[in-house]
Amino acid sequence: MSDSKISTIDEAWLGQLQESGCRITAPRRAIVSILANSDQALEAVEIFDQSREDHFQLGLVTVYRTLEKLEQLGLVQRVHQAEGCHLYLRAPQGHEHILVCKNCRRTDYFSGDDLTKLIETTSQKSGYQIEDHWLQFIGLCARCRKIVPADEIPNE
Amino acid sequence: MSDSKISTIDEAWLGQLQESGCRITAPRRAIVSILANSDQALEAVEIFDQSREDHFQLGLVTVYRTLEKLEQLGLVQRVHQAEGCHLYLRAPQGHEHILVCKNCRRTDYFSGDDLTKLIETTSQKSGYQIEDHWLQFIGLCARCRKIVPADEIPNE
DNA sequence: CTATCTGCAAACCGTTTGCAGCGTT
DNA sequence: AACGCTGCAAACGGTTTGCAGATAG
Repeated sequence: MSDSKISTIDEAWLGQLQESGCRITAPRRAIVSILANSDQALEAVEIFDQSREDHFQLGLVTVYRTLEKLEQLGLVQRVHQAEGCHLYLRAPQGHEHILVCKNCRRTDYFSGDDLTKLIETTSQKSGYQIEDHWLQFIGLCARCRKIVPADEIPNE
Repeated sequence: MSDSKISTIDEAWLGQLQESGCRITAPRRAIVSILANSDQALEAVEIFDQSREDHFQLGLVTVYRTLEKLEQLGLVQRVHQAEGCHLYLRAPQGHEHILVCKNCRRTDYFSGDDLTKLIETTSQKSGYQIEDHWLQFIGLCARCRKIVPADEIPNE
């Protein structure tokens, strides 16, 4: 059922951590493994809970500290929602953006290259030097829209 | 310099509050006046401080409670940034999106109708029913890019 | 006159910090 | 051996809640 093989994303992330001067430890392996392979955005406590299954001594603090490193390396980013910004997720790559299901938190990535044009136009019209952009779609994934009517969405 | 006249946005917001069953009170007038007319995204405490200038008895709690109502009415929304999501702002209207200066927090609105297409395409490809989207550009406004080099940005 | 709003103080919750010991390199 | 990492407990900061008195309608 749950695979015990280590994905290549894990390796890549651990490698980048190491290159940036970090040490590879058991807690970090556990955390990276969960985040790199999850198809859902996760809260820090959820990562904590899941990591504990293998690594029962783990502290929540270590999760936060590891998240910080991974964020700095651009491997992980927060997901922002109206209710709050407490979810973490594998960062989109290149021109990808995030698509989040507000029922199950499943996440997909899509690309929208059109943005380059929009950024340029907006920059010219407004005089802003645009350095960062932030695009996210929120909705119901294919599975969830079949199960739950758009209105009454249970959480979790 | 700073005008003492009451803008029409104020009136509109107060009207909407009233229609939704809320009462118009002095603290709310003060808070609405600041938010409706600010060209910067503001923290709750900043709204609190500014409101206190006219209304020195005000409590921070009232700011939060008023923000909640205004958010529910769709008049105000949060600004999300990497560092956190503690800024509040007059919500964009129609197809507008937000453009925030990361130096002075000045905010402008731009429109990018192209999104409709992108949403449709993405929805079809992914199977998601997209209910909400969230686009924000972050950069330096015309004034700030002249003053400060993009790197060393003082805060406040 | 009643329902809503207010300010205060205290609770809350996600996150950060200080520290002494442990593990990676 | 040295530096970075760990877990614990305690602090922190933004936000929420409970309450009794005040006020808009």
